[in-house]
Amino acid sequence: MSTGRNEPAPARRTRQRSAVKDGLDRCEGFVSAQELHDRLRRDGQSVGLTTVYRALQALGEGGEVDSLVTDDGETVYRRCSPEHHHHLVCRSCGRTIEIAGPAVETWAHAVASENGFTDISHTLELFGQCGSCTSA
Amino acid sequence: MSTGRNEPAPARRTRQRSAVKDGLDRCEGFVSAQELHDRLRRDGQSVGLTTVYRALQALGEGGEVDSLVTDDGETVYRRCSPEHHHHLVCRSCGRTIEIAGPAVETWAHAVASENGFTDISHTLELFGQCGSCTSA
DNA sequence: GGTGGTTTTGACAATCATTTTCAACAAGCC
DNA sequence: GGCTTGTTGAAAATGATTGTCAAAACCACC
Ligand SMILES: [Zn+2]
Ligand SMILES: [Zn+2]
Ligand SMILES: [Zn+2]
Ligand SMILES: [Zn+2]
Repeated sequence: MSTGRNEPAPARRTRQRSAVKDGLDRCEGFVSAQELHDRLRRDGQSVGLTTVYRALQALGEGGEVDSLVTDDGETVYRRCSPEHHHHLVCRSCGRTIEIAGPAVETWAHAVASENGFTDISHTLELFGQCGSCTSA
Repeated sequence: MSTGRNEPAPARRTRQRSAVKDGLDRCEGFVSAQELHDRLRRDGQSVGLTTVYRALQALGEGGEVDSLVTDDGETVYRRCSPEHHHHLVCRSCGRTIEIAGPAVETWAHAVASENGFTDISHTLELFGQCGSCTSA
């Protein structure tokens, strides 16, 4: 309590946080906190599960990773570009493609305000079977 | 095992299943299994929580109700029209409006097949603040 | 290259929605 | 009325996520 102000929070650079970030970069599609934790373990990197959860959540809030909740209620994460976008995910192998849908964005806002809604946000994900998985 | 065939499963009519269905009809927006369970309790209808879960899940699979997973991993249900559609949900009061988006549907399929994906499905929900909640 | 005030970590316990279990029960049918 | 089989529900199990809190790591600043 040196200054009177509420300083936002420093955010330190630690081995664990880098490990999580790097580990996430090495993943193809979306991974859950637990999967990433296992992966780091196998790579020799030792990071506590609790820490992986915290790091992913922080990254998510900072907009550095995207997260989505799967049908069975698992939260999965992925390194993403900072601009607003959506995903096309393969149900079999998890391969993920980022997609932008300007048309959808304007449509969403139009529909919402037609109905008197403001402060709009939306979730949109596409699922399917990718080429490799179909031919295999 | 009287016939050699695999008969699909009769599906019986019970007090509990009707109570769940009716209770759901009386709800405005989306409700979770637990909320509905509480509501039934308060109305004097006694239905086990397990049964509420099972009934809702069955109704969902039968296409009689729509379900979606909220950001915090709760599955919520609502009586819905049978055709494919999406929702515009008020973050404050839960009021829900069904919306159809033919344009989005075609867009989704186009984008998916451009990327070699087949067997497409999608999730799309809009969230916002409804008129009453904004003025209140 | 020490010191002190913070932040961060992580093993473990706690939560909490959902599922499983399984013995008692009730629908539909003879 | 009895039988067969799907159904119920209280209690226990599951499993992802979060809370706890003492020990370890960071980061200026001497
Ligand atoms: Zn694939
Ligand atoms: Zn969008
Ligand atoms: Zn509202
Ligand atoms: Zn649609």
